[in-house]
Amino acid sequence: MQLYYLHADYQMNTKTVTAANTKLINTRQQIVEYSADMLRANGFEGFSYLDISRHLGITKASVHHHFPKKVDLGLALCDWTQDWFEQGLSHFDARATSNWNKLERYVRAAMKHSLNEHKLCPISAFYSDLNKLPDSIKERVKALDDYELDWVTAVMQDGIDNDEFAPNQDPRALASLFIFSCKGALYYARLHGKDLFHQTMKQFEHLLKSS
Amino acid sequence: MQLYYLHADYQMNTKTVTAANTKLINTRQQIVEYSADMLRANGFEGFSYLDISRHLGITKASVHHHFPKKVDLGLALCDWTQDWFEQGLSHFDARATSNWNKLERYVRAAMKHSLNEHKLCPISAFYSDLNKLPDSIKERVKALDDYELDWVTAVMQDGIDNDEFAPNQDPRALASLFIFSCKGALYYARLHGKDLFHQTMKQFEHLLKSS
DNA sequence: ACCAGCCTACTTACCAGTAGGTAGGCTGAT
DNA sequence: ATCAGCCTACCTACTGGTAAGTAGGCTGGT
Repeated sequence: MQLYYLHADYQMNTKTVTAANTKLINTRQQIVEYSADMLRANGFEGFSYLDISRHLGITKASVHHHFPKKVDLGLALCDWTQDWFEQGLSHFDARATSNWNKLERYVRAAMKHSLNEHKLCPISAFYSDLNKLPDSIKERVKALDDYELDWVTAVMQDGIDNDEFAPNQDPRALASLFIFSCKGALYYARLHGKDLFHQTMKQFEHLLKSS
Repeated sequence: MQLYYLHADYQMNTKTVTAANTKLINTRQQIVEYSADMLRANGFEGFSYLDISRHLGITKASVHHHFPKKVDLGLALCDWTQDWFEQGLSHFDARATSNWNKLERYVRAAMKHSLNEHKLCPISAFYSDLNKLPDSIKERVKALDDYELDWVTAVMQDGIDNDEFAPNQDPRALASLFIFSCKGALYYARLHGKDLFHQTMKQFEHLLKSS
């Protein structure tokens, strides 16, 4: 995968060459990082170049230097999200003891993310402003959805094949049911607390295993 | 329930008294109606007083006359949503032939709303800008959530009691699972089309009935 | 060793347009 | 005479975006 925000690979050079230079810790990366936080808190329309500039102590124009249009920043955030998912999911794959445990780890990560850090899943965050998003970002969001759905579908399929989950079910429909429930519960948790989240996931486990 | 946007009940009078007066068809109501459309398309932060004024052919200041602050409009939209749910759900209650049929009608209405009219559920719409919403609106949204969840919970409870749904399940967790799945699927349908929606709901039906 | 030329990173100073909101005045129906 | 309903005109703050310029590092030719 070609990372959009690394198309200018000089970044690597400056970082290694001027190792002693501590004052510049890669402004570009910091912009993406802060934007990712803001995205997950308020959506893509929910933060501005002014917000970023104030947070980093630079000017608005300087942010525009790194990301000329906001759509450029949006695409960089899609790359960031792709990375975030790849890292997370491969981590689950490597450590989980069963297919259900993979889903458990996914849920636990989502819960920590939502309830402790008060953030949304970055994909859901994009959905907040979907109608106002440029097409190029919509396409990327769709691809991110598919990436996530494919992973969960594979887990469901393997779980069914190994008699871990109830048989005769559509693994893709099961996967979407899981993801929707999970993300819906995350939304609700922001207003209603985590009790409903736990209940819902317990219920899903019951339905998935004992059919 | 005292309706916020009817606290000025003169509205009724102008409508009946000046029946011949066709030019003024209740501006206040029109503002709420258009705002409700915009809310369900882009969220509460996704439309402005300027949008409303342009759509109705009046000035921005004139909109402010009816709703001095945007939070006033927001609360009126909460009332509108409450009405919308009360009407819809009591309609389902009156006509449904079974508990599952109630859920079917709910899903069908949601689908029509989402796929034909390209709108979100108004509650979900508020969630898009949750962090930027004033507390007074957050409270109302929470109450709206509870109202909806209570209805679905009652349907689940009755379905379990009448052996329509699988026994030994937590009706409230079942209800939240249903609502989350439904709303999640609605979100996804905006980018991915309705196939996944149908699959997911079919899967839910299977899990609900044959456990 | 020098320096021109180019690069990144950042600045100040703008732009038009929009956000929510306000003050005060006109009009027409009761 | 009152007052809802609407207007013009205005405000401050902010939106994404641009133009022009500066400081300093890197590189290649002489």
